[in-house]
Amino acid sequence: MLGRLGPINVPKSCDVLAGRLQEQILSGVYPDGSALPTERELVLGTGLSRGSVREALRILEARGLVRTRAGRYGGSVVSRPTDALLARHINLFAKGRSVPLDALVEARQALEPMVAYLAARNRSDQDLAALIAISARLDAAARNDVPRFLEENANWHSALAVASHNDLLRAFTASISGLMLEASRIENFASEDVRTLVTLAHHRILRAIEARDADAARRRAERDVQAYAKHLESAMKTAGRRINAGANKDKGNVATPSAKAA
Amino acid sequence: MLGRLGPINVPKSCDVLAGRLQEQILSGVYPDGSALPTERELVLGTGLSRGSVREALRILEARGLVRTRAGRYGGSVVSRPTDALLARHINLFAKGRSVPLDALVEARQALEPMVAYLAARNRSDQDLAALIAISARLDAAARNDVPRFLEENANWHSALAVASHNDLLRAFTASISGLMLEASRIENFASEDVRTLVTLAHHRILRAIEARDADAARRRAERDVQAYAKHLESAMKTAGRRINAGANKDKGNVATPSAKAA
DNA sequence: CCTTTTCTATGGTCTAACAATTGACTAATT
DNA sequence: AATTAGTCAATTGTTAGACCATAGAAAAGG
Repeated sequence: MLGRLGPINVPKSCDVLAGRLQEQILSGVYPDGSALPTERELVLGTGLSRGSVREALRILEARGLVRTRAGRYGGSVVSRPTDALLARHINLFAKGRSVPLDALVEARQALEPMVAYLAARNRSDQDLAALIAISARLDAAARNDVPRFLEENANWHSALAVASHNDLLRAFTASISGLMLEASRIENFASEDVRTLVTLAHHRILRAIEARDADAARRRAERDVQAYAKHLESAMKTAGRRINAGANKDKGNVATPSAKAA
Repeated sequence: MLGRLGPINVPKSCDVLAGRLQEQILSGVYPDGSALPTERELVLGTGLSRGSVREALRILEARGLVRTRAGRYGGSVVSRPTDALLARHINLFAKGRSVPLDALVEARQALEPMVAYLAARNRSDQDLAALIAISARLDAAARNDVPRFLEENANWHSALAVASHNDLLRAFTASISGLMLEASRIENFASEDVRTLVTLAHHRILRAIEARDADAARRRAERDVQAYAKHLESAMKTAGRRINAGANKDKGNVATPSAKAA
């Protein structure tokens, strides 16, 4: 009698090693900043070849868990994943999946009020100064420098998330701001109406944050983001087409894009 | 005279190759499901060694952009990053940075109302059925099976996010639910009071989703999540210590399963 | 004391080979 | 004819060994 056997997945040696090292890193065997064994020590310790060891290290590097430096006294050092790395992974997800712009806007709608609330509650004076500086540049660009306006707008949202002092929301927001910046560069939503609307909304939120009035900041952010969503909705209706994250310019399905080019 | 020169960062060959391939994948040169050149073709095409080529492929694999299979007619196939992969990266970020439980709760507070709103608006009948089934299991476990209750609670939140039909919010929510599940397994917050509170709140939200009343779903989710946050706050105050996302063991092992062979 | 040189352990890269895997094809068997 | 078993070939998986490039320490020199 044969029992039910699922498909057996034989892992690669580099994946096994990466998994074990990750486990040890997360469990504190190798704290942040400490050095992993050298490649050649890992070879001796594991019985694997140096190539497999190196592949494992590339995996950990891609996960943001180690940084590797060459030279004497170099090696792989444990590091904590950065905001930027997580934001890149979120971007890859969104682009790879062609997440529609609607979904980005919805995510922003979800995040922004809480971010504004926390920013008002937790901001430092430095955070506030940064927001004020960006706000000034945003005002300056609003009239005639649209690309600059869009970029500073993304900066504004990111700075707001920084002020919230919540690592997760910060990374989420940074990623979404970047994606929306890319999308708006291509699609040219920002009519003058929208730009003045955004500018005013940011000023309102900024005042609440300055006053540390968290509830007001949240309410204003809610209004802001909902108004923006409506504007975008109508703009997309007139444009009449679906907008995705990640520019798949040519949808032409080429028949088996021959990887076998000789 | 010598001008100011910043530190020059010499990239590794495998990083360069990974970047170029990623660019081509995202720009549609290699669409989803298509085969990348074989390792030896890449060796010929790039002039790099096979080891460097393989390291580049491991990087892309860690980013979720390709899946590699051995054997004849095997090779690296372009794939889209999965929810599970993004969730793992978010988990790594949270654990690696020791994101405090507060921050997770705040993120959930931000996401849940919008997720409930979208779920009510976008749910399919199948989504609803899944939610009802989970809700039933949740009720059954609420009285005396706390571990089961916690797990089904995480499932409930994930299923809600599935019903929202927003890929980003789904991945965010899945990750946060998993992290909070781990935290609550360790910390044992779920007093009987909290369990009945949660059960009732879920029922209220579920009814709104069933009726496709998006605004009601949002309002109820807001109330729910805020009440939960308050309960947690007081629980943590009595516990008197700071709780982080996983400084403990990590089971979630590495990808590479080719279970989806079709 | 400061600068320069040398030393050397480390990662970065390449070559070459063999093992393991896997799907298609073929032949044998029922 | 249908099923089974065997063979083949292309591809990834893995190993071994060598050499280069880098970077910090230590020694040498001024």
